[in-house]
Amino acid sequence: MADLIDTLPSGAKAPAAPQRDEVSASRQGSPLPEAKLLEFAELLFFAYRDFTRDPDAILKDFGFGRAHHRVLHFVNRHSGLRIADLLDLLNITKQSLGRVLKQLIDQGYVEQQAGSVDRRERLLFPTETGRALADRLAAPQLIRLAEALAAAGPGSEAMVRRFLQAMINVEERPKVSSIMASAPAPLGKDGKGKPT
Amino acid sequence: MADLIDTLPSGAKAPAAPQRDEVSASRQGSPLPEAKLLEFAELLFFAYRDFTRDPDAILKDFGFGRAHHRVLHFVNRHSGLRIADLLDLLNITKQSLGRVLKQLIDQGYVEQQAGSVDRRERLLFPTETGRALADRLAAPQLIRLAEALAAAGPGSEAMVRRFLQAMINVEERPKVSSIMASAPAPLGKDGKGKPT
DNA sequence: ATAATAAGTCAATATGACTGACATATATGG
DNA sequence: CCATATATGTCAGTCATATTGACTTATTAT
Repeated sequence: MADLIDTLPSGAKAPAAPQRDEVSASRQGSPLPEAKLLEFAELLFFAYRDFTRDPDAILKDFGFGRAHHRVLHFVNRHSGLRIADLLDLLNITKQSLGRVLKQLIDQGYVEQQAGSVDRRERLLFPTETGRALADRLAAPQLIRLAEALAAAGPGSEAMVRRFLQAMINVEERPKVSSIMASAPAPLGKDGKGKPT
Repeated sequence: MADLIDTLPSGAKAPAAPQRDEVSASRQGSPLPEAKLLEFAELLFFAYRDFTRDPDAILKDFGFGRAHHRVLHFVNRHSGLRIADLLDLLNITKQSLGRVLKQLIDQGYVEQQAGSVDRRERLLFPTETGRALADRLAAPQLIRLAEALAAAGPGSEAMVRRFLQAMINVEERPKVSSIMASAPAPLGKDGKGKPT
């Protein structure tokens, strides 16, 4: 209960005593007052809100929602992953995934294929159509990201990357690293490597 | 339809020709290939997923959802704003807002007060309880942000800020700036200044 | 054979969002 | 004073996404 409040109470407080692992946070110049951090929280809210806005609009034309986008994205970019991998990545339940995945399969955006070693597994691949839709959904987001990184200035790339990585839960980072490593070589259906 | 695909087609393409306003994106060192940008998209997804995880868990104990958090946050941090301001900021409909706002008011987290100049307006203020809950919800997020900025390294603050600002739709930026300017002076119920 | 695992499915429920219509209070302009 | 515009509140119906829990089927492993 009060633990969180105690950690960072409202009125006047230590601006955010690190207590996770990157205690390196303490060797920082200025103590980053709460007000400044709140601004970042708001900026992140607005940034993410607009980050999803363009693809959401496209999806509506297809009768899809954001959930379809997420599934299609991961199937496209990390093709060959299993249902279980997807569940783990998206942090949703089998039922939630089942519905959107079924729609994507029925409408020809995603294909299943029994695993060759373990035939219980259903490996997921995008169809040509699915790849095209995934690219189309990603396009405005990539433009936005490229512009934002440019606006942030030279060197922002590495810095923003570290920032975003550190925003991820510690225990999730290995999972994220592993899925990122399984990204396809620039082109094509290769890059299988189901994320272990 | 095809405009987005043409802008950033799938196979092999210009990595994201800027076309909004910060055309300054073009004077950048490396052209930021699509694969790298896709990594940022994934990182942002995971970062935001975990950014909302802690408060979501707390909210559940109160029978609230993320929508309540957003409303409570803005009411707390920019107290005295009007319903219309909130609708505009959150980009939701009056009905969606109405439900969560009603709950917050009925349960004593938010208070309404008729505007002194225009009594049709209902200015929103947090109660003491509301302030406490807002702080508690923000606490884990502020810790996370402080750690992430520390992990990103010195100077990351300004850079990440520029990045996030540039991620916001151009036409939304004035609105965001204005609401940020209306943040309360470090403490208390002052900082009214309803965001024009 | 038996147990464990991967996936698919069913039923019931909750939240947050939507559209569209309409009611009320207040303000503003003639 | 009256008509109209504005800010808010509310009703009814719908949809998308998510949940929990239980159960089935296919396949693998012991």
